[in-house]
Amino acid sequence: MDKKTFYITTPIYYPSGDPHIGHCYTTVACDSIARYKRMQGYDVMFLTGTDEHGQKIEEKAKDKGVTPKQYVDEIVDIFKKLWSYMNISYDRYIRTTDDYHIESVQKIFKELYDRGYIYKGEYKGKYCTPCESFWTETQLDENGCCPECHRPVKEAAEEAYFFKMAPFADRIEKLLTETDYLRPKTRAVELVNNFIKPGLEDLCVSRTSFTWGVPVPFDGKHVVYVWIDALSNYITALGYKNEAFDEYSKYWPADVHMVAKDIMRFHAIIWPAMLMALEEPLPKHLAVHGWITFLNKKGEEQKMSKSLGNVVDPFMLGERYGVDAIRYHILREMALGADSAFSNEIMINRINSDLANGFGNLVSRTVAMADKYFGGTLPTEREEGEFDSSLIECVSAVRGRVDLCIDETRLKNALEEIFVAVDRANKYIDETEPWKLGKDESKKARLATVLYNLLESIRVISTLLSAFMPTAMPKVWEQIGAGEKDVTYDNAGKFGVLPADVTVHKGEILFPRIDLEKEIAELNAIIEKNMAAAKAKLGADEAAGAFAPAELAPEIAIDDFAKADLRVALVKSCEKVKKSKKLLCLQLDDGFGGRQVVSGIAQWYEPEDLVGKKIIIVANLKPATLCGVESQGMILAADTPDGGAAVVFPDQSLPCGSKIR
RNA sequence: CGCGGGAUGGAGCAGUUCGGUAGCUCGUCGGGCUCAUAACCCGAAGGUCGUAGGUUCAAAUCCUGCUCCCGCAACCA
Repeated sequence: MDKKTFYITTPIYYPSGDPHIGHCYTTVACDSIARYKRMQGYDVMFLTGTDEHGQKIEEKAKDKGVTPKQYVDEIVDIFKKLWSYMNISYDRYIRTTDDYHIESVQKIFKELYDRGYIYKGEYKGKYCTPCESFWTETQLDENGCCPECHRPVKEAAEEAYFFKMAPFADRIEKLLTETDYLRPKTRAVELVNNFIKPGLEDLCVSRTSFTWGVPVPFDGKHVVYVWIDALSNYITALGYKNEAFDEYSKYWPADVHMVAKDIMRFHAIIWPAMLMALEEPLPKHLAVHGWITFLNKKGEEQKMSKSLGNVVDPFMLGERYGVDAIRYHILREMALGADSAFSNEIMINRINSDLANGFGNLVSRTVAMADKYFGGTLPTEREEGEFDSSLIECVSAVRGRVDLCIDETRLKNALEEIFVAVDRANKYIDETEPWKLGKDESKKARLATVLYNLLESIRVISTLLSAFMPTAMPKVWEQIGAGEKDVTYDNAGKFGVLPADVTVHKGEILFPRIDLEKEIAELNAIIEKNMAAAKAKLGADEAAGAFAPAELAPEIAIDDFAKADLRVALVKSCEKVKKSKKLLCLQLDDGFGGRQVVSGIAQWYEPEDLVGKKIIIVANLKPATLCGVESQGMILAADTPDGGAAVVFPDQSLPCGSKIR
């Protein structure tokens, strides 16, 4: 008889840099679900992989002086090492550079074209030569300048293929609002209001501006742009339109796609649309989780950034605390939809209170007593007593509760349920006072019963936990004398599985208690060292002339320059534009009665940094409205090496309105 | 007035669908125990459930206004 199947996927990650703790988040969650489902007897397919095409990879490789394939090979290797290190039990690893995937993508593209969902069109927008980028109507700024470099762009039509989204809008809206496809569902409203109601735009699915991608089969100038290439991995990995595998009919539709919130939109809208166009079944669930936000030692949120040197390195954490402790912390903090804070302090407290004090200590004290009072092997005489049934009832109920949580991808709650049993077992020890029983020869049978019940509780708990912490649990089984056939899912629903004369083996401490203050100090030292190194590197790069100025714009005549009227102006007042992260609104004395200018420099300047200073503005720029605020000009600012901007300050003695020639 | 979510003891959260003694984890304090990883168990303190009104016998929960946070969208002219 065929087993029931279960298909779960992580996104395919973009290997433009080394993997970090964020990648672990999704992957560890999927791994735990996959392991749990396997334990339940499902025929599981757990897929992960890497999305290896695109302009960014092409550029990174070029910078490094290697081919794109060489570049990604190297990083994919690190990803695989990390997964192996984190004990990730993926069944298949797909790379979008795999031949079979490329073959399928081409066939899918052709199929969508033949069905009339893909058509050849043109950008109506303009082309920015220095950026080598096209911009669509909505991306273009109101002055017709490139939204990235803000230089003029020229009219240019480049052909591209588009995928029609409109035919699927209604079905997608229903999928999001009327089914439980999206988890958590609260985000459905957001998607519908922001994207579907305003009308879905057709999706550009090919590019001619770079070559590192899957060639469009019937038009060699084009490569397939990310959507069809990347999203289709979920089916090509099963053999959809290729010969490499033959499991599409077996595993599709997927049970769970798990993604972080930043790519929710693509999986909630574009991916279903593609499948609808192909007339293939839709995946059952899209589980969206938040990000790990890193808190610094003051408890403030801080961006993880490679150039700052404060990236949390999963290898380093695993080295210090053990891979399973890291896995536990990730899963225990993870909530569907919401962000979760990651700080060294939170993590260490969690490990200490749950794993060391709670579960680890339970195992330790139970095994130690069996060892001390019975030399490791329990006698077979039994005597039931008070509290037994309460413990057994509690422990026996756990599996069912965990099942429910797993099916709803609420891993945090699954762990909470398991730890209810841990707490109950610790309490049982205090209730039954085995150390007193141990002093009374006549109570040996009762003592054996108490210890047996504890070992059984640990067996059930550790069996369920093994999906989440696959490395540590076998060590528990070794200690409590459980064999492989004792720790099955079936047995996790029963009590009384271990042999009556079970023999325990005292072993190493499973989860050592961590000295919080000492560790925090050491971790902070490491972070500071990394940050200092990153800073030094940045400085060295700069000294070595590593700062790459933006490319020169095409030559212009003097009258072209004369068109721009640059003036000195004084910042009279300045405030942040509400509801905007990037905009400052400045009131200026321009020598002509004053004007208001909005500038996108809020990330780098506080309002008070600018008040009272003289700056240079482009004074004859057509006014524009930004976030509802009118801007009558533009402030001159220069690129900084770290990607920021620095306002250009002229000689402060110049009068307002002075013209710059 | 772009859309949505949230505000609950020191911290982080549950409870809000279907109104009726405000609960959990961590922390703090007191006690107990000694098998255990300075672990475990019990108890206590600590909340007018953001704010102002309304409905009701009764509101954290329903309705309205307001304040402040956070997502998404928009936005570096």
